[in-house]
Amino acid sequence: MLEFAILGLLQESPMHGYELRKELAAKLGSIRAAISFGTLYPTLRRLQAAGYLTETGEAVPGGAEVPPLTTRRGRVVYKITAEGKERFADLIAQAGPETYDDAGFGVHFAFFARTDQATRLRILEGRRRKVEERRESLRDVLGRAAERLDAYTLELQRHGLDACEREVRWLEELIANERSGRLPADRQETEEDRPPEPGYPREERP
Amino acid sequence: MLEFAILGLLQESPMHGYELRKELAAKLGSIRAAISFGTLYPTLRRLQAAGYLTETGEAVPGGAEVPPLTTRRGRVVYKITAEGKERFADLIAQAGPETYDDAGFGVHFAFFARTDQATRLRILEGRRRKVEERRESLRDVLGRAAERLDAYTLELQRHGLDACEREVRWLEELIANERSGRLPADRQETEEDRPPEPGYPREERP
DNA sequence: GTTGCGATGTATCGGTCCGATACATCGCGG
DNA sequence: CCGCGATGTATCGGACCGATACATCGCAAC
Repeated sequence: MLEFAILGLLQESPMHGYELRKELAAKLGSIRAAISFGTLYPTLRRLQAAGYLTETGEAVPGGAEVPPLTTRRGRVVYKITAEGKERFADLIAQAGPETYDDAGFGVHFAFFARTDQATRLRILEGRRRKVEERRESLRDVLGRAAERLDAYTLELQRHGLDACEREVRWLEELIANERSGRLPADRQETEEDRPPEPGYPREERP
Repeated sequence: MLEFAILGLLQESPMHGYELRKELAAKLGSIRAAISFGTLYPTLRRLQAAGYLTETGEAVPGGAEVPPLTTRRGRVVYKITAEGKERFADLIAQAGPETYDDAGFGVHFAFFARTDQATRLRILEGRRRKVEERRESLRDVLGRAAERLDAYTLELQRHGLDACEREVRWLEELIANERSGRLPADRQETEEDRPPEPGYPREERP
């Protein structure tokens, strides 16, 4: 999941580790805590080893690049490669029901602006299904097993059930918007001409 | 966190692995998916090695115990020890702010019936503080950095903010109840020394 | 009966992610 | 020039998950 988030962010612009962490925290702040360094750096290495990222010298505002590599200063700037973009697209395409747990769905949703409408719908509906299942299971417990559980546990379940119902309603609104071609809320997607990524239409399982 | 949940459940009655998993799923279903076997069995071993659990023979409804150990049949029944109960109490006592993330708080809450009122208040207030912080940080992002983020990301943050506000209200209600000595909802219950109703009716097979 | 099969149950393995910790460098005030 | 907090990269052990393997039980079909 983290791999997906990093690849997604680096498509906006190259960044070094710390920056990546901050941007990620801003973008995903509503669904998870800031990513740990113990996760970040190993993941960056793994992605680089896989050819999805490359190290680059740091671009100074003046213009030219400073010498490549770590040597000059601690910071290492990562840039996404063509394979990386492809990998990102693949990860979306492969997204199946198991991806739609709280964290997985949230991360995908956060990058909806880089996803085509059909995929957005697929993910929203998959998530809705998952939340509905959870909701039913909670109703079940609250109905059938209520007297086996203590008051606090019941209260927790009720709160969870409430959150499920609310999320389903939210999702239905989003789905309706999506079908009618509207964006969430008011904002118009000026968002500087989203470059017509060559790799977009890639809705296929091999 | 899982260690805490297992120790908490085994105070109700001894259980074997599968059963533990099912009870845990029923009790914590509102906050997390069913626990994985890859987590459960190693954790049980760890707790046993630490002296918090012991293996026992399986108690058949007839009365006597079947021979101890794994030999007769696959199932291994675990029973909590005195050290285990002590450990459970320690884990509650040590609960600090870092424990109050979504999962940690939920698990603690689920075992409030085994906790004294002062601790319940401490945990509820700690959680409220944590959620308030998250809420402020989301408001911050939505206010200051709004134009840097795309419509979908903003929508996600709004939904997260909404959930925070709702949870804070929920927590305040619980805190008020706690202070006035009421239980959540209606149910009455006396804690300490096990509910008079004998543990859980162990689901049956002669 | 015995054979076959789905449900029950225990167990391991590789991988992801986290929390704590260490350490090097930069920017800046005294 | 020194010291010190911000910034930044990095490692390590541990918790937890998902997939998988395998053994046994209960039961029904033959």
